[in-house]
Amino acid sequence: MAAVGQTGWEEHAREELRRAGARTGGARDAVVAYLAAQDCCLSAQELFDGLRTENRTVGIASVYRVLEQLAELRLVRRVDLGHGVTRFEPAHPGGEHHHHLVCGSCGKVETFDDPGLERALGRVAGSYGYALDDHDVVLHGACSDCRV
Amino acid sequence: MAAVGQTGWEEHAREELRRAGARTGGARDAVVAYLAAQDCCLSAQELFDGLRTENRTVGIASVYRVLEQLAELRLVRRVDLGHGVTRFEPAHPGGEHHHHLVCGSCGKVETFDDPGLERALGRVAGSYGYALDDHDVVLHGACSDCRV
DNA sequence: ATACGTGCAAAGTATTTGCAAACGG
DNA sequence: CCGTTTGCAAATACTTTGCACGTAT
Repeated sequence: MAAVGQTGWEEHAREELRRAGARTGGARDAVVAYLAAQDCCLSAQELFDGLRTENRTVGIASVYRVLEQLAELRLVRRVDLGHGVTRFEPAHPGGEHHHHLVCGSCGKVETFDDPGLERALGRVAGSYGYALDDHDVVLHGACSDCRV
Repeated sequence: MAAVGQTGWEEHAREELRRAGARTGGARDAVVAYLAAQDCCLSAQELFDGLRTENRTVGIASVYRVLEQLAELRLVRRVDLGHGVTRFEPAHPGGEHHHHLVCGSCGKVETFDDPGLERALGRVAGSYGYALDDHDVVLHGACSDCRV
């Protein structure tokens, strides 16, 4: 759960970018490196601030541009936890992914994954004839600390 | 599935508004009436346009204010299908609710509900010690018509 | 050399807020 | 009457775009 953000996402991402014909540039490098160190989603603004804290100043526009490009290559997933801010997280090659639990009191975000849930989703998609592409599940509630 | 948006939501909503001490005003009436006729989520802008089409012109600010108030009273649910636009739909008293399937090609939105899915969500929330409050599930994929 | 990448500032959306006038009880 | 509701316009928040310049290949 710590600063390491799973095996080789960074290398994988750089490889895919190369294959897509992208050049290496400072802003993209910085964004990819910063994302690689995350294990949960963050907003463009958070990424921007985080880079700035590390003295890697990158224009906010470039942050958005890089995120957009990564999303297109399916190297990041967009996550929407409400409140009108799009968040982004590294997408791992194998398709493993997690979902989010958001505490309405303290704002804490936790992640989970649950095979039973995935099966239920697959079943629903199938019964409606959908070829499932992606799915978002966000649970809102009060976490154990906030339940009084 | 047609224009009737389930039993008595409109009356229920008006009743709850009264209980909350709200007065009756043209804008709120219009928004409540319009929402009552929906069975799936719509954006504030769509609501605004829809009212305008019926010659019930209401300021966009009032639309947002009423939706905010209704959301606070849990008479509407906020639904986020991505693309940075919040959508709203009537929330039925019993707690019955549905989720959304969005086709990425044609943009069609369908609704579904699945007891197995709800069970899985409840189980997850429980195992993390969360008192579940609300949850959003959005499946993105290609609908049967768009799968070629 | 040439096309891609980047930063800045300006433009766009979606949503919220301040305020004075209209209105309900 | 008095406090709520409303519409307008201005403000805000997030995201995208235009453009001139830098840089990798």
